[in-house]
Amino acid sequence: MTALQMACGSCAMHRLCHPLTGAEGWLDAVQARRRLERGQKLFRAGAPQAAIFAVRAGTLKVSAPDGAGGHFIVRFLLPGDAAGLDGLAGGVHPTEAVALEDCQVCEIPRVRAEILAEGIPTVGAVLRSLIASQLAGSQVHSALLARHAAGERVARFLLDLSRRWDERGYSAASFRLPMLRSEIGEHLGLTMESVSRVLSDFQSRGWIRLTRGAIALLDLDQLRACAAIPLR
Amino acid sequence: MTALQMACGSCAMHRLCHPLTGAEGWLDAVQARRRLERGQKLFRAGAPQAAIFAVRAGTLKVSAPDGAGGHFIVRFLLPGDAAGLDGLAGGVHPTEAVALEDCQVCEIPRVRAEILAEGIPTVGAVLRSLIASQLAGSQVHSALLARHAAGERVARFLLDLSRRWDERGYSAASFRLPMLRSEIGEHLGLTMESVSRVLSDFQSRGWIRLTRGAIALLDLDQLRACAAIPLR
DNA sequence: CGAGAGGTTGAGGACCATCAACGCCAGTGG
DNA sequence: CCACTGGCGTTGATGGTCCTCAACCTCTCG
Repeated sequence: MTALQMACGSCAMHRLCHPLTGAEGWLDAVQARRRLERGQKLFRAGAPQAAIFAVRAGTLKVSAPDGAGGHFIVRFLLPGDAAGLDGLAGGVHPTEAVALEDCQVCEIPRVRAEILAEGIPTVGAVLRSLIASQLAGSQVHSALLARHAAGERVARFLLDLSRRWDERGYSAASFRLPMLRSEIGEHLGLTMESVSRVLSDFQSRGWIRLTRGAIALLDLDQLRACAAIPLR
Repeated sequence: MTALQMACGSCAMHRLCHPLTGAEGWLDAVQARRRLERGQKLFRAGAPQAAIFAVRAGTLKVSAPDGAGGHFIVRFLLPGDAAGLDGLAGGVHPTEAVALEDCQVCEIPRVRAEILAEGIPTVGAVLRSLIASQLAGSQVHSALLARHAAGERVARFLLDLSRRWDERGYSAASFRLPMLRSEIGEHLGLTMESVSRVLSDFQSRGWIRLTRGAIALLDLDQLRACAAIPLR
């Protein structure tokens, strides 16, 4: 499995890792690069937050255990995404991150991030902006869960992945789906069966083509129309 | 209507407004206090973010328009809560805040907050912590919407309000409900009718008592059991 | 009093969860 | 090579939950 690898320049953490363009004299933000095998956890829910992370290669799921064996999947991480920021409130990770495939991750110790934030104003601003951006995203996702039907949830999920791959310079029309149907369901508040039925329906309409572990979006306009329908 | 007023000491923004306990020489964080009448907007969705806010008295709803006339209510604000932080990502408010009753609000201009964050390390940390805390809360709310039935959503909503009033030194068992049933529904992903039915059901079981614009929680244990919240 | 907003209650139906069976594929071991 | 196995995905039947639509109630205010 050869996972895609991001250039640092298009990473969400770039301006945090390299705050002084061309300059030096500061300690590196990134302490270490870690490799994760499929299924391995980057950090655990309830564990003290020691670092924040940037995904360099591979994909992960960020999930919140519900105390009864179940999980809600908060978001999926693609190369260039930041992770672990929600622990900056209490110093404890409320969520956990699990590799969906073999991954490579940059680790920025919490203390080091704080030193940089104190010493370089732009770093503090970048950090705030990253967290606020995830906050806005989470609010949008809540709205999706609260007000939209199954088909619209799946359509938006696919379009969101499409946009994010596009932003990274990869195909917006064809990409892998490394997560299980059940994991898509845990992200969208649906069952595995409902996700499967909606995807089958989209395929029968000719809007997508499903292949093992991947998907092709054939009719973005139809998907967008489907995603734009507000419920009620 | 005499709204409850917070002491600054128990405000979420306190360590941002008064970073140097006992010291001075810095400009005040708070530029102005604004009064809002019921229905008035503190800031509008899509407007450039000029400031962040702390609620001093009264309650508000923070809502995200869905582009088709509908709204999803992201959270309700009580005295001492911070607002407008989700605009720190792009400089534009993705949501809007509307007063549910007459309110008093402290306004901290964005620029001033940034100057303080640059000059005083703890201010930057407090800001990060506030945003991250809202992020964690939003993720929990998403999980609520994705995985829980109507009764559990309403029970957790009531217990959440109860805890927050308790943290502020007010009764955890009896408080006003300044929002409409339809607004509770827009927050919980339910219709007004469903909210009303669940509340009526709770009342018929003797768990709560509803009076006009207020509620008394009579059996917190039953509500907790219904909400499936592990006791702390 | 009448009007209107907010809230409650009821009947019926849509949507999605649940339960169950089956197909496909990869890996394993005979 | 094949059978076996288990994980994953698909599809069908059925039922429950909550939405929709509608009527009615309560309270406030002019």
